[in-house]
Amino acid sequence: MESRYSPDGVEERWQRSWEEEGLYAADADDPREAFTIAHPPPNVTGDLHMGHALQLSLADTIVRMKRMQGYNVLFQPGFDHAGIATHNAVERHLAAEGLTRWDLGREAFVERVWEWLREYGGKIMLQFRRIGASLDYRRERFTMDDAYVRAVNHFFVHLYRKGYIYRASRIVNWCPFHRTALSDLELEHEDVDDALTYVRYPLADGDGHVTIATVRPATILADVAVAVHPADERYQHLVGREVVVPVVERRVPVIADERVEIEFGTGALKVTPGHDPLDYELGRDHGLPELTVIGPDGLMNSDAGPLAGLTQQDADERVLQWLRDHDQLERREPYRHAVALCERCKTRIEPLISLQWWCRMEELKRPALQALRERRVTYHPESQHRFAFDSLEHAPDWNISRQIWWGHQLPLWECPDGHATVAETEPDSCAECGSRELVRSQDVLDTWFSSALWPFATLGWPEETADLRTFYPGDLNTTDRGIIRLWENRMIFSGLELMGEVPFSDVVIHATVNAPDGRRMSKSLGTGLDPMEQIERHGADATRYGLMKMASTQDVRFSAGAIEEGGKLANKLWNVSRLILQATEGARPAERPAALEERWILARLTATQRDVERLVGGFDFSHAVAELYRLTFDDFCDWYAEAIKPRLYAGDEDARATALAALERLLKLLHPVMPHVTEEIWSNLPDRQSRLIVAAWPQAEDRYSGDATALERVQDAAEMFRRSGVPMNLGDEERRIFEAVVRPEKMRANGNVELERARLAKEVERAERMLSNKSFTGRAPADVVAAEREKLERYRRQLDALGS
RNA sequence: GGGCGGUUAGCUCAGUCGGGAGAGCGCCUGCCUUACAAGCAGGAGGUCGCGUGUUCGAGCCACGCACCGCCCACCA
Repeated sequence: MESRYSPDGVEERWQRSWEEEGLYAADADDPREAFTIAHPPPNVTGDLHMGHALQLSLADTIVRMKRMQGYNVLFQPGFDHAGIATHNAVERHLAAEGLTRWDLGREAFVERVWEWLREYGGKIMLQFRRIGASLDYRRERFTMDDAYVRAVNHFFVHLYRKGYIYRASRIVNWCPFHRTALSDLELEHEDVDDALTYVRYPLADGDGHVTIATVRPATILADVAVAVHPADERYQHLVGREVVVPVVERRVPVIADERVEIEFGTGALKVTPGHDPLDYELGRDHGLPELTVIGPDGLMNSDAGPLAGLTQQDADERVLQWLRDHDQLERREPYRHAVALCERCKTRIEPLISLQWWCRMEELKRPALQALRERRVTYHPESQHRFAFDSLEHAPDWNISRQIWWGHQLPLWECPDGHATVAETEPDSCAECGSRELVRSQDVLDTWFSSALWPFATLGWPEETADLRTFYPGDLNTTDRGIIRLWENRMIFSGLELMGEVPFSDVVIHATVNAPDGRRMSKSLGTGLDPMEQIERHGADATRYGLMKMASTQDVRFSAGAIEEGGKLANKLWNVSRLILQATEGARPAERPAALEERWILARLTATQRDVERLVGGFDFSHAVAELYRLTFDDFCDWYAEAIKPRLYAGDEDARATALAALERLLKLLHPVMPHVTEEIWSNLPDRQSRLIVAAWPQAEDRYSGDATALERVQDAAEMFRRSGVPMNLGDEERRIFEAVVRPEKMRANGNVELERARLAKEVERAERMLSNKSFTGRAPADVVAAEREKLERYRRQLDALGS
């Protein structure tokens, strides 16, 4: 065995071996209690990023612990077709060739996507394996598998028949590049420098004017009213009268509505229902017409008269010129504000009125909210539970149709009269008029519509399968904050609607790992760090450890040091194993604690095991791995291993057997976090019954905790000795450990006795002062006062031990 | 504008119940000690973001402020 642990080769070897030996397998017929973890399926063309790496580390740690604890674990792998994300990637690829998707046509485009997937898809699952994630890879699913497509169609038909899916014309977020509607959740916002233009609208009766402010002069052509706040005294006299819209010279009413901000601009708002969400609502509530002057391509349309075909920028210029010519341009001022962009292509979103398919949320969210309220599903941490609840409560109806080409096509056919027939397979005739001329809807579904089914569609739903009976409902889902509204809440209401039960009881929202400088990790910002690089440099074990260690709060900075610490832990473990293995030739593991240090380490192993179980159970991975680090370095190596060395070399059979047994327990506790190095060491131990990955989790018996204090006395004595060179009085057994661990160190007294005496004297003085303070002894809780007395006694004892 | 998280050693972060300011890394000193120099032993280094309050006592509780990050939001 080398004196320095290198994960190279070791990790890949065990990963192959575990998978080939079928040790990741979940079995529907296994009688043991099931534990199911629904892991987010990555985008099929995606690469492993730091968020995935953290997510896998956390989930796999739980999975491995549960597996050792005897559960029938299902850790489900798979891919998401990632509708618009994949579509966008291919469309960009085409653009590089000077082509658009319309040049290819739908069929050829979709074939192109499949080619793309064959070339670039699926690679991320190799990276999942490389980090040691023990998913049951035989069960890989894809949201475009035939069976999955059937599940999606079944879901759609189900909702349609219940009346939850309907078609309506509304203002939507329109991406002019992709030429599709998007949901609010598919946008991002960016501050841009714009101009706010103040425009005079003359009153129709010639009696003056009203000035409005706008950032989009071109939309003036579609104005149908001017709105003011009913309480705005400046304009009350105008309400009910008419103004003339510039350029088109149309007479429109002045209306009053409380949604107008008095403070903004002039307090008067031009109302353009065709091109602005707020105006759309105002128009609808006031019965105003909806005019449209911008088309799906983002250009001015034929209703824009002489401006037809212009870009909005050019149209803005033409309108501004008209205003100047007519002396209706009051002023322009610089204005910085947020605009909505398509999160995929960064094109500015155009609010447009469009006929789309919607899913009613009212009935679906009610039981889901109830489940959250009753904690049948609990988000961790608590603050995320509140966020999830609030955002579901306020979720508007869901626009589920998209006009892109990659995705699940709606299971819906239309006849020439426009009747829609919804069916799981192609119908012969229109359900309403019997027409046989049916054309399938060209729309595809929002990609999250299929994601919502993941926890049960992967198990064979809507068939009644053994997998579903065994593994649904599941237990856990780990993910990041960004997709609570997109995915988590939708899985919950879909599971309740279709399966009658929530898909999992707990959702862990893990930390976001930012770049070392605190900015978001992002490829486009150049701040991204590749987790695979960390794995190559430090190993998967160290990377897993490091990610869990650093992820303690909502947002954390990437810390290379945390991963290096993991590497040190692996190396320390490797070396203490060498010590024990070299010194225990021929021995077999057995817990025969004959001496104080042995009872003590067994007590520490038990105590730490309980801590780790509690912390992992509460999803506090950062503190769990910190505990394991302390146990390994401080307790196991610095004290226990040092203390038993003389007895090991002297051939003490109890010490040897117990050392092997204690090492086994240590390896078991560390395996969920650092599976590879622990399995490698395990394979060198005598008498092993199975691979460590499926070895039984220790039964923690608290038999020796009483000995912990004796060892603590030794540790106190050691500290004093180090500070002052003067040992405390100890019993025989304690003295033996003291000699073994502390004596060999080349300590120098250095006259530190005086410094130590001064330190202790100060402590004694502080404690005496507190205890003589009546308001302390009188008002502080009795146990606090008692603890202070004990401290005082202890300091006095130590002072006595120093002599005078 | 709203919500959440954060601000503690040079860096990354712990700090449970209000009662001794901590770890890892980095730095300095001494050691290649038959498991480990990715090691061991020792050391320096802090106005706990700022202010007010509660308390015998505040890193911790309350209120206010500042700054950083993330998410949400229809001020055109």
